[in-house]
Amino acid sequence: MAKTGITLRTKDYSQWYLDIVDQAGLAENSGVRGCMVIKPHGYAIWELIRDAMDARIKETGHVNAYFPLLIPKSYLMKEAEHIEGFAPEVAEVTRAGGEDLTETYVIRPTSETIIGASYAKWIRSWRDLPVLINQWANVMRWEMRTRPFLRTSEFLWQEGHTAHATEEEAERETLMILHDVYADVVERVMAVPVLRGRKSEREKFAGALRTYAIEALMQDGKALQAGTSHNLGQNFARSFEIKYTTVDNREEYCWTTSWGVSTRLVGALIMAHSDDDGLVLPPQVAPIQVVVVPIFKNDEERGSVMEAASRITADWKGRFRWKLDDRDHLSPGFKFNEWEVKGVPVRIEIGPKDIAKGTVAISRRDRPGREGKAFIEQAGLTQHITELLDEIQLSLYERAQRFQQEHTFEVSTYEEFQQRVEQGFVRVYWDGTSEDEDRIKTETKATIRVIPFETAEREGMCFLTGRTTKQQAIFARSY
RNA sequence: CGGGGCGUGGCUCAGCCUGGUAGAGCAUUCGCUUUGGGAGCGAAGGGUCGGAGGUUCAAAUCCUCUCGCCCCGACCA
Repeated sequence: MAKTGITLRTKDYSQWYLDIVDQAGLAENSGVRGCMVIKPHGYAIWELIRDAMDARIKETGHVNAYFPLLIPKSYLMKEAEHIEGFAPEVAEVTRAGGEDLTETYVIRPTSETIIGASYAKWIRSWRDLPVLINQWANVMRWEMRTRPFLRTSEFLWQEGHTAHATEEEAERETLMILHDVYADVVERVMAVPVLRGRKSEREKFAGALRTYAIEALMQDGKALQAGTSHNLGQNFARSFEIKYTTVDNREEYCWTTSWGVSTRLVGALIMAHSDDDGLVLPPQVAPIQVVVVPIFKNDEERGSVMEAASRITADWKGRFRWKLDDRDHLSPGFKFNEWEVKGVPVRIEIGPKDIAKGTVAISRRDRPGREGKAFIEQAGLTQHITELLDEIQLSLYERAQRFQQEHTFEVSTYEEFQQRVEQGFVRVYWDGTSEDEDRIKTETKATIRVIPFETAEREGMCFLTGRTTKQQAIFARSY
């Protein structure tokens, strides 16, 4: 039945992903190594995710601004751990205007340093705090191996950068972003369930005090870091002299945070919901939510079908993102397949038989084939679609959540661990060191994805060291 | 940076081993017939075979060098 050129997930998951990106028209490789062209359909999805994030970021009190693409290399050098973490992957600009530059610039891999330099100028008093700024930007990290959306040398993202008077306030900000912005948008808008927690020392951001993350589980059992939020402590404040005067006239360093989500979210979306027939999109991030395919044999039928189509869609404007596919050189069957590959949640077919009966055929993308197809009355169609879109959104989330639950395992021995970690998240009691974590990575390719916020109610034995602890960790192989 | 593979119309590839006038399918354009799950027939346009050098009467094909891309391993949102 599926005559697509899409590789089956069971055969080669990685190739399946590339096929979806290609055939759904999301992105393609460019003339620059590791950099993709995001095509209109892929970009439209990103815009919906971006707009949802942007709205939430603003609702939580932040404002947008913009800082330069180029950063003086000397800025990057100021924070020791930071430069150590990023040095291998920065691209440098050494020549411009036909001459060698006196100061080398780097293309931003992230903007803590140049934003820190501004904050040092802007902040004087406790009255200036907090500073709550976000920017939407492109960044570049020279990656060795890239995959569309999941890891590209240049990617689009937002990076929030805030400065606070106290550690508690910075910590509250860091966690608020993780829960109320990132987890909330990813789960409710993208219908992708996530785990939340803290990163291990080994996995935290270069220069941060603590890093928190949301992690999603893909259909192949590998985890994907979907967003990170860092409490930077006073590290960057010390490096960039971001200081303020307290109420009682003391000079103090600020506490700063940074947090980001990127076009990688599009990759998460693809891998969380799609199937062997193509992309599957939750309605809230579907550029086209409803497509209408008219069916007719001759000009006479064409006239009445198109008239009926415009009648049933008359009150759709402002309610759905929809399209009438009136291309007349393509067969209905071709159109069905095309819109399925592109992930459109709901398809309406309307033809002579429907006009005679006052019905339309309606199909839902999340339930392929006959199961998801029904014939319903034209009367009340708009209301029906509105409800169906909500139902699809919820159903996709629940399906992904069920998958995550069924692929999360609690184990107590290293032997069980090695077997289960190939299938999904593995929750263990954990009292190991960074060296232990390295060893596990070497032996199993798995790393700590998050250390959950909630500790276990009772003590348990670390699956590796045998020591007693209340701390748990979630391991998985990851993208 | 190691290991493997590939460069031939827009796309996917055959042809290369064994040198002799560049091919197919898809796509495109036009015409007619079609349209409820990827339509059919007919016609047309389109390639200095990644690049450079060499061998030869003759190179997509053999030799040397070079460039680029993809895939697999060590870094990462």
